[in-house]
Amino acid sequence: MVENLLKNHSLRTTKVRTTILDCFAQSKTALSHADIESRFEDEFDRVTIYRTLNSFLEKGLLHKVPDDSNIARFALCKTDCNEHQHFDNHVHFKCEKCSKVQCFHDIAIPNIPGLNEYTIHSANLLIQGICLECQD
Amino acid sequence: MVENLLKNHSLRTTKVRTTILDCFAQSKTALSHADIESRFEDEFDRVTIYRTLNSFLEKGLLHKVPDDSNIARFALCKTDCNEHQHFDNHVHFKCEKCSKVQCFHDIAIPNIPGLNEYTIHSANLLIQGICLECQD
DNA sequence: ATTAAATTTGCAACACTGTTGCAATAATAA
DNA sequence: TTATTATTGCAACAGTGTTGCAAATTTAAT
Repeated sequence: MVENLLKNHSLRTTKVRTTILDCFAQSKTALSHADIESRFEDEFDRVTIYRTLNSFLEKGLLHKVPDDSNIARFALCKTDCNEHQHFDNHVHFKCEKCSKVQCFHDIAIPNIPGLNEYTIHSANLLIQGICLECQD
Repeated sequence: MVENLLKNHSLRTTKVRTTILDCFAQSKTALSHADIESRFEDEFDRVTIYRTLNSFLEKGLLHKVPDDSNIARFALCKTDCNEHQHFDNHVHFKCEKCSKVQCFHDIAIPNIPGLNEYTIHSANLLIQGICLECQD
């Protein structure tokens, strides 16, 4: 339940936050600021939406989905991310037809040899192609 | 040699193009529009730089590096990419201290099980952490 | 329930990133 | 050398994201 999620991450419950968080909870794909704004533009200010997304990101409720477009897309964190650390090292799939991005939380990223000297904090695999709905 | 690269990808040789392509050939890390502009702002118009980067991308000289920031970064294609297809499915590493992004052309991405029904066109692995220069 | 403190919201304004149209210029082909 | 074609620079615009500040809400404390 959305309100508990907010409290557990030390965020006050407000209308914007419950609404937007609910939006993510119901969405199967990652959402951009523009996606949210288009649904609630007469309800919430765009700056407020930006700030809401940023605080969700900071507190570990959402993670940014890496992409080769230049717009930020967000998706719910599944594991227990918090304000100190994120654990979102899973596979993301972007459909080149419908442009939707989805998380595959259960597909882990295999270990990559050859980076022994580096300190690794996170790994994100972005796969692009055609999703199930868009297949011929 | 830079001029041949341009000709092989059916691009006319101009001063902007040879200069910027040379810039990429010498750089060990991915470069953004802002990186290029700051070096050549009194020499080339910013729109021209944008258009140059886009035509390099389209013709297969550069590829976009996926990232969770919202700015586009580019790096030289190593394999024979062309205007029809890109083959840049390699590992990218972004340092969280210096923010530099580098390509690991020789580290291939392992096959990912569980996406059998999907048509896959490309795969990009973004690893974040601390690079060699920035280690304590 | 009321009040006080602290956080959040909306508005205005701004900065940065990227694109388009068009006339002038430069590169290739004839 | 000239004609054709592509490229450049300028101006103007659209989209994305941030900051400062006063007003409104939320929470905690009486």
